[in-house]
Amino acid sequence: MTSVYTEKDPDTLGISEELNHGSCQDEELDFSILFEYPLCDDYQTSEQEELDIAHKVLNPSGVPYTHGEVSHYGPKSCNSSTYAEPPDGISGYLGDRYYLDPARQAGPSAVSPRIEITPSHELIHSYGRELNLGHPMNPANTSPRSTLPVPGYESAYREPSCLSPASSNSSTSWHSDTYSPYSPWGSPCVSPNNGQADDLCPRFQHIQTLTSPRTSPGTSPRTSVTEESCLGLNSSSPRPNSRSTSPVGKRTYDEHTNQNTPVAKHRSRSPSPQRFRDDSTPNAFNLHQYPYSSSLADAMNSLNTGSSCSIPSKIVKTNPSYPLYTSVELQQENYLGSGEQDVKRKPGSEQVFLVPPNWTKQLVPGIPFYSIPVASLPSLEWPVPSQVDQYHLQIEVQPKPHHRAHYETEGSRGAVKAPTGGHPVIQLHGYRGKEPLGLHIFIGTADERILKPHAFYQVHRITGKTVTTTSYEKIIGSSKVLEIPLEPKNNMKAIIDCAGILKLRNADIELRKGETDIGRKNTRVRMVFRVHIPQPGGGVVSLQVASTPIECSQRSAHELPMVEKQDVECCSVLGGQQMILTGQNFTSDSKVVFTEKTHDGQQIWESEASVDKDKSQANMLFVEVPPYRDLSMRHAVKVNFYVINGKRKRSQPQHFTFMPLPVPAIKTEPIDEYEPNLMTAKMSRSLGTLPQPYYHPQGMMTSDSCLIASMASCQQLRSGLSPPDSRYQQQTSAVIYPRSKSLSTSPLLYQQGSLMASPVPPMADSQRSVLVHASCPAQSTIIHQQQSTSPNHHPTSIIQFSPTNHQLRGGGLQEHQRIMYCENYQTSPACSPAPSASQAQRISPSHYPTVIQQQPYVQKMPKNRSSPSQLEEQRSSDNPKDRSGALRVTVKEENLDQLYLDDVNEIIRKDLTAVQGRGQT
DNA sequence: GCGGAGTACGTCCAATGTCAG
DNA sequence: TTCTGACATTGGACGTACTCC
Repeated sequence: MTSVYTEKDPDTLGISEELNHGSCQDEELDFSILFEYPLCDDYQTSEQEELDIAHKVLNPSGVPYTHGEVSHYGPKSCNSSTYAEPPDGISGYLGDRYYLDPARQAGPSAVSPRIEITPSHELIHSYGRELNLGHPMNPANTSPRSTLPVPGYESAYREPSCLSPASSNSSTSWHSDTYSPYSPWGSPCVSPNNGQADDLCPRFQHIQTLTSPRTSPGTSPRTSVTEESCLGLNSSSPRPNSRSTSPVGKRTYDEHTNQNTPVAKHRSRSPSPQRFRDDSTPNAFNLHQYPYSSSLADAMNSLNTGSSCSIPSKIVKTNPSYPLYTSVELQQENYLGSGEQDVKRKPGSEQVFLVPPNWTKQLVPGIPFYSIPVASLPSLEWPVPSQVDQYHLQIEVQPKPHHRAHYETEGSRGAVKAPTGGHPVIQLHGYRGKEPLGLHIFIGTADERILKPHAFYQVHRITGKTVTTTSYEKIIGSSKVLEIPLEPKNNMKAIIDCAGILKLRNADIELRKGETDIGRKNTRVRMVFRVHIPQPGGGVVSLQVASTPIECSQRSAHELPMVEKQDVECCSVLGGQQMILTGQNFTSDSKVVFTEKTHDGQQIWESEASVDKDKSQANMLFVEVPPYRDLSMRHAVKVNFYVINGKRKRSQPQHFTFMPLPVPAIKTEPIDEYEPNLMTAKMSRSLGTLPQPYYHPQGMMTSDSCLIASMASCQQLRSGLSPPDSRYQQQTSAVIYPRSKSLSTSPLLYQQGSLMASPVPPMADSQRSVLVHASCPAQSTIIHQQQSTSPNHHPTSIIQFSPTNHQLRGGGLQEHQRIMYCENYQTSPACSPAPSASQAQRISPSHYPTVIQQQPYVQKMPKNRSSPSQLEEQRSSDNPKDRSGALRVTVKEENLDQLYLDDVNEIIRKDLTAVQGRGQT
């Protein structure tokens, strides 16, 4: 396996950075080439020692991590969810290298549609001069990519298999509608069943008849070799030269119709390969059903062997100034051992590294910048703050609110742009290091729930001359992530001109098992940026910032009104306050309607605001907030409003909070045993700080934690220091990865720094968050732990949260790990009057929609705050057997998204199973 | 429950600009 | 230097599926 980058430089050799796990049908190929990873144990330099150690800590296996999922192929990693035994066909693990056993019976073919370009010896050595495109081992086969059957690695790729290969229109992806869930790229291109056309993915059945594939499908001819270039997938187009096509082999309408003759009247939409999370997806190809197909391989090779399917000269054309390093040279340069680097090996297994010229001075051995191993990265669903200590990740230039995403069947629609015509700009402040870092970009949701990777959109890498930013694709979890360097020489600023957005077909995604989101009208996304900063002490600080929402549909850019900003987010119940809405597509007929809905979705109030049409413009509305329906209400009420231009032309609902009139005296009322949890959590949610359903799978929620959280939220509200768009910022506990030499065996503490997002120092100081690594990141959860130094400090905070709890499902948690929660303390703009903490305690749970509690059946929450020791006692006495019979879920006010219900149920089921299992043993 | 109208989705078409040969 | 072909990008439109009334 080689891990190869695709260098954006159009003159560089095409490099797809993604993992290619075995990719050659040519049995003569030296498979060991493809799966080797060089060691880089001695790459530290004196000035980098600390940071290198940090990386080693995070990568204790010693296998140099690479982009994509390469780390999954290393020795047993700490991440059990991603760890994979060497795939069948990879006969052993030697040191840090897997190698393939050529003698082993090849399994299903084309588990990887990504067939890596392995330049020949001659090619490599003539780099920059003359290029010999012949295959090093089989001169007759000039295809640089072939397909290596590597069965049985599903465990490694179930999760990361889900990205749309198609999304890499530019250079790196393939595409299939029906593809193996075991293939990270979907495997459309090689039939698992003897290569018969009817065994091919419908979208690719045509490829067998093709003889003259295009040379550079859907990609810049200068950037890289794409799979289709050798397999001719794009030749299917009836207009083969008319326009760019997806590298995945676009279906044409005719093709589609023909291949669905029985239902020709309708377009049958085959499933997208993206983001499969479950191999049981009905659309998934089960490669296990199919023997290795030599015939198809032959067919593929026959395609490849055509002159047109040689390595396109464009692709191998290189920049003459591009340096070429042999292994010896790299060793001398201290670059050897780069697991991240584009490692090319000649048949003689001599390593050759292709190092972009602009990296040579910045290159940290093994990686072009500080790129944390995927296995060590926090889940994309985890909330991460934008600011920690002196570090602050900031969007200097926001993306345009509209960007028409492209489908797999389309060509790219370019990179997301800024309103001014440029591109979004991200900057990391406070970084004093000398080494470049990797900035991750992915497409996240833009709804009211917690930020997470969007199910229906993926980031799409843009390449070409116009792109100035080097980018690399990576897979984290099941989402595609672009990684671009943040370089000190650029003041840690990056222009995001390489990120487009790919739309996945709704039907395909909705068919996924476990997918509860619907795609229809779910067209808003956010660009999410993350950076992981290694610390001298061995930890890593992770920062994240999300852009303002981006509407990705076609029509909405011209028709739907869109609110981008509101200068006021709350006022008193009396209303009357002027609110300025900034956005697009406002008309003279635009109206602003405030609504309130019950937790079950019933609208109980609607009031049209007064719009000052004289002042209003196409991008600005001056609105007078109407009074709330109940002037006597005594707690903050969250309502929505939207701008409507006409029938069905309304904006996304925006939030607004009506605050109660000041109350002279606050009476403390008794609360029931668990109400504090409800109360505080709900209060927080009501204040916009806890947008997610609130549940606690481990049954250890305490009133204190919730109270503290709510108080923090209140103080945040009061502070009024948050930016207007703060609700789109994930301001959460910091995550720091401390040094540990035993990541794989012992818990790794992620200790939070100061809660920088919180503008309230005392609370921020007292709020400490600890992310505990059990044995692997996938099993990690985040703890918010109270470490108050105050004499009246609260006991250990135990609030648990997980958007989908994937991280919590990794098995039974240890007792000391059970108490985990990390909520994104979303800041809110200034509001007045804000409820005090005492007011907050009076908030009635009945006003807030969703709370799920899982708690010990017999162990009720104490009325009085427990000391940490008491809590510990409770925990220690809470033996598994007891818990097995005690686990209970209380669903309050059912308004849960089914996703969360499913998650909770799943957690409980697994918990019970685990507990029962322990009980039996 | 049914049907028509409107809307959303997914795909295709065409124009334009850039770049390499 | 100019021409040509290939491709990326972009806006628009069409056919079908879906939703709403």
